[in-house]
Amino acid sequence: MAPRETNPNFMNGVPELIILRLLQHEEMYGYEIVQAIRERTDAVIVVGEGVVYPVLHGLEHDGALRSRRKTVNGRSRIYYSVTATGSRRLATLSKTWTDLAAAIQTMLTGGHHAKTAS
Amino acid sequence: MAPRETNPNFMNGVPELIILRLLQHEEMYGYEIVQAIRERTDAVIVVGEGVVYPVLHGLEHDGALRSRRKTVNGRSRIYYSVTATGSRRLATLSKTWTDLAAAIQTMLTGGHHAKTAS
DNA sequence: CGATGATACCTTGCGATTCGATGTATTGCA
DNA sequence: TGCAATACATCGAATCGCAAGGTATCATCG
Repeated sequence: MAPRETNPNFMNGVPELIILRLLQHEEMYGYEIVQAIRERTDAVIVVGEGVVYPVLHGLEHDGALRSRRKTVNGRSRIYYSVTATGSRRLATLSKTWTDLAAAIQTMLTGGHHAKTAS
Repeated sequence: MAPRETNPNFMNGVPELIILRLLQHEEMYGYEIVQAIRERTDAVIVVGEGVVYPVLHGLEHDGALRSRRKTVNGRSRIYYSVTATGSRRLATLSKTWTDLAAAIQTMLTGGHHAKTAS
């Protein structure tokens, strides 16, 4: 996951942000995450498995996540949880998202011109 | 610009959204847009010319923008303005953005839903 | 028993978008 | 003359998200 130098490739990395956030709350496994995102956003956001798994692997590779196998009902699952590194990453991404969303919101609703009305 | 079937390719198209919004307010030309975005967002968002011009051309091609040449101070500029089609497009994109941003915001700050236990 | 569907993992190819660099031309200024 | 700013444009590379497909296990139903 190469860092951008100017913008954070805009809004890319939103899946990453959401996944980190979910995992910070509680340990989850890939398949579960896919459904959790759909349900909790009322299907406004739907990320497929082809998005979730690569992100999970990438984050683990970067040390942001930790995984452990667990078999439940004869079903093998891989549970992921956030590391300290991951927490920091989440904080950074959250802030970036907030700033960006605020900037866009300003452009959409905000005053039109009027730069620094003094 | 192909429509997505599930999500709007997430946050892609934000430049398009911003540009349409700027142009709805007033006629502008490419070079001006680049700077306007940087200035009005306090450099939180910076889109290069390599982003702006292609978007401008694409939107005009789709009939969302209209252009007219104008020479000012011996400088040739191409001013763009929003058509009715463009206005509709802006409305759609705005709504999509708002919904998406709200959903993400909910995930970030929102309550930790207890899921269906057992 | 066999079929189907849900669970659970994973990878790949494609398309779309953005980014940085580069190119051209004109104007203003020192 | 040389340099910076203005103003247009395009290209190659990188990235990301997505749909589709692949494997395997388990539960259920006929």
